[in-house]
Amino acid sequence: MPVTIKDVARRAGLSIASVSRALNGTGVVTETTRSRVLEAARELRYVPDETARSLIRRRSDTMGVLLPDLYGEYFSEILRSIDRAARQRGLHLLVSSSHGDAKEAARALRSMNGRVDGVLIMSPFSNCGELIEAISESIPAVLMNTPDDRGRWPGIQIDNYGGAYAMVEHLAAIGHRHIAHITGPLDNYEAAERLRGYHAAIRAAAANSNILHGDFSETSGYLAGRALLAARALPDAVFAASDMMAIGCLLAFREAGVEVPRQVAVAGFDDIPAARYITPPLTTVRTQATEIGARALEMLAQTVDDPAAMRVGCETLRTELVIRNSCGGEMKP
Amino acid sequence: MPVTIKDVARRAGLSIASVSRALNGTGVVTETTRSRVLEAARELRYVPDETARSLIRRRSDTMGVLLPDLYGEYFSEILRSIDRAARQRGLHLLVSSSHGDAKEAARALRSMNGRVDGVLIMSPFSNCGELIEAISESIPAVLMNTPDDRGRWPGIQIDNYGGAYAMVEHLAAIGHRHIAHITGPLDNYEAAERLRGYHAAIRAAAANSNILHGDFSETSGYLAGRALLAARALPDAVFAASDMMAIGCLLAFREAGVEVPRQVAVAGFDDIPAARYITPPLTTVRTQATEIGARALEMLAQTVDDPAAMRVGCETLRTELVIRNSCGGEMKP
DNA sequence: TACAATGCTGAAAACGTTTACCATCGCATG
DNA sequence: CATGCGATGGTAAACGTTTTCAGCATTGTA
Repeated sequence: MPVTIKDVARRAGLSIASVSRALNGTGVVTETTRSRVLEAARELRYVPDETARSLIRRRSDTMGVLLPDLYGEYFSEILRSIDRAARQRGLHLLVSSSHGDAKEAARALRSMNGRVDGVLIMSPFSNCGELIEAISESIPAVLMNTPDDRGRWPGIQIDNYGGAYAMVEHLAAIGHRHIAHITGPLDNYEAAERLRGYHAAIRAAAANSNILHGDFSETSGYLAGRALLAARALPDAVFAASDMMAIGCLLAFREAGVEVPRQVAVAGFDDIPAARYITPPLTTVRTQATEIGARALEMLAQTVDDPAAMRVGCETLRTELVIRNSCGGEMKP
Repeated sequence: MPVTIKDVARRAGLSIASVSRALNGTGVVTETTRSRVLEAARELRYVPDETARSLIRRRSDTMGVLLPDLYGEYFSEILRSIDRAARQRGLHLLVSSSHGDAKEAARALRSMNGRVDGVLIMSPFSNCGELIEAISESIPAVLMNTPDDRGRWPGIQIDNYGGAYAMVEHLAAIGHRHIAHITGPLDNYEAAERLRGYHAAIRAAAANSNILHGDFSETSGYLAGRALLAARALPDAVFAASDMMAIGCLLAFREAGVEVPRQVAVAGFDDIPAARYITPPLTTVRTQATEIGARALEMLAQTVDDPAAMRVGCETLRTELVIRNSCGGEMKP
């Protein structure tokens, strides 16, 4: 039996309308009325039911966040940046994660209906058309790193293609001719873009390629490293599609007594904190992970405030090469 | 003008009651009714308004999560474990973070009223009595690493005291006599507990102590390391109250050409991923951060399902010493 | 044929708010 | 003294559901 606005009204000897007005500061009430309401509310420890408020106001001041997972520093970084932006605007966050596939994400999306004013969606699966379809017309959405062929929703992406291209270009420029690539999971949009950038840069530099498949995890990077060690000759450089894989690969090399970067260069992607701490510190691609969430929330909040201002189409966030010691800097003979 | 249950009812030529029954599977409806409802709902792309459902069901299938911050691997690990447990139970999460103080947290708590079936609270501030007061009697809560003098709410804690004690004991056992400690922020409950454990173990081992103040951040650890270097003589060992500070300290030593663990041992607390990657790999205290969130949510969900079964009092999660290479193993002379 | 039992359905109340609209009151003005 | 008016507070509708309860139709039984 939680205390409701009626209880407060009874206690204050007023109508619920006056209580509402006094508490919200909307409408005019006399000073005596206000203080009577405030006192009654305090005495009863009244806290308004936000569900009921949301229902009638048709606003929940809450944004939904759909993430594929919460695992690892990458996602937590994104969630954190969303959170920061949300707090600044006084918004709440309803999070839902670990959607193995677009179907599950679509279900999560439905269950947010009415509870949120808008949704931030990150679903880098190639088969996420279904999810896109599920986005109700009536609820604003912003896509993050999520392919949207038909370009129907505003989106924001990391420049995975450009980042990978720049990295391979750099590796070639410092003299590496044989550059292997450890990919992310094949059905992942970001992994696919990085692979595409790798291919293009390899072609442009007329370098030699070699593809190994991974899944963004440290273990898969380690396994790829072992596979490279087992082959006849090591490449000049290994470019992993994620820092975690680069670290796994590094560990495999260290274990085998192969020196990095003297014998082989290793580069990653993401610039997670651990990239700085590993020995040798990892050359990698810094994505504006801290920006993407904040920016996406900003776009969403604006769309919610003024639906007419919604701009579909995709913003792309620049990446930045971070040169550390894992790739060597001197020209190879 | 979102489509409501009324629209579906009109389309199907039935009452809203029947639509509700058919859609939820509650109550009995004929097969023809059900299919007519299903078809109408599909045609109109009807999605129920969860706010209205929550209001009348008095259940939102959502839990609130109050965290002091989302920064760093520690909190993201906790949030992730909460999320995993929540998903398993089909629950949503309403998160709210970055509460500089208990007052702000209390405000966040109020704004969750009605929206959530229960709250998970983590507020390791010494002055969080105010927050505890703000917890409405009517909403179940579980405290994580949050002091509750009067023991009014169920809680779960990491054994910060025991973990610190065990670490210092270990350092003393392998021969370190002069053991410095870099503390966390002084108003933090966990930091205080770790300090308490340190003191007790120092006394028990009749070792020499030395206290430096930090704030859990890498930078503060680095500064503490510099301070130690500036002093006459280095201690035998430095025990930092967080891995991030241990890493910062390690970096300061590396920069100064001081060898770890040969000249000085360094230990941390938390066992974050980066602890494994740093050179030398960090001896640290592993907390069951992946457990605490999941366990807390489990307790909360049970309390929600059966308020009578609520058990106040605090569970404590064991910690585990993780011996790596940063502390040496051989007895000192 | 009348009546009880059974199976579905619909009308309406309820959840806790906000807010449009109306009534009242005190006061100044004619 | 009647009228008008601004200020304030109350009544009731509305938000979109779920659920109780009563009613209706159909069937089986006497």
